Amino acid sequence: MTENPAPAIRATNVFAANCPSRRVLDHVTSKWGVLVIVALAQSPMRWGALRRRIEGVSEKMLAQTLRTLEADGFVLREAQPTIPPRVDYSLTPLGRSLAARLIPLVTWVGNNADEIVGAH
Amino acid sequence: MTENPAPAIRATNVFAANCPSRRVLDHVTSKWGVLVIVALAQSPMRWGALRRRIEGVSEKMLAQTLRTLEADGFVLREAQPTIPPRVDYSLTPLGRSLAARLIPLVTWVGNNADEIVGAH
DNA sequence: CAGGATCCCATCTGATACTG
DNA sequence: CAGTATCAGATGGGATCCTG
Repeated sequence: MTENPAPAIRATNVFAANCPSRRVLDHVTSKWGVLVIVALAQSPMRWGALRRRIEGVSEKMLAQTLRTLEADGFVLREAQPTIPPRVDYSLTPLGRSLAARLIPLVTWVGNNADEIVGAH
Repeated sequence: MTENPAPAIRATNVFAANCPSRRVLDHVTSKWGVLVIVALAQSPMRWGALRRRIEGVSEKMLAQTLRTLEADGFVLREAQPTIPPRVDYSLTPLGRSLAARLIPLVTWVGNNADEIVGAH
């Protein structure tokens, strides 16, 4: 922290405590973040549709999650200035790239959850 | 829930609120769970090694995370009854299967974290 | 319809201290 | 060495009410 002469981006290490990738990983693997990304990967959606698709999410957490993912550049928010308001959410190219790594994981969990829970 | 004649494992849906896959997904994507799985995928490790490898994890959370992952059947815990005690952790076949889906995600985050954080 | 603001509880998290 | 126990603060998450 005292001396830092251009660290040359050493392929960020998630195991390092101070590494920014930790924060990104937390966003990406957050409880609702995963489901939002996967849902939007299947199809762009409006706020209400997302809320219905992701059962159990509160308005607060959906809003918060979407804001975080938008700030990270994963989600694109498009608000139409109409009455009533209409807001469409979709994945950015970065978000689609992420989704490609997330979907196999979610799929795997979906296929193996039964035996895992049953093992308890 | 009223009629359920052998539900034939309908590929559990993570979007359903009551689905057990939700719980598994939360374990798998938990803050420290991801790092533990990935760390053990690289090599089995003892408690102390894990603690040093995963910077920033407290003893409490490491213990708790390991217990959860062991209960889920992802991690194998082998305690040798020696003095001083020695405990080795490794992935089960199920854990390795999971790791195969987790590592691409973590790798991706590691490679893209810089531009994502930079975007803020 | 799509949120923002607020309150409140559960869980996470980090020190510290202690044990076999 | 490999944990467990406990406490206190921070954060996550949900319910409710309110607004453009």
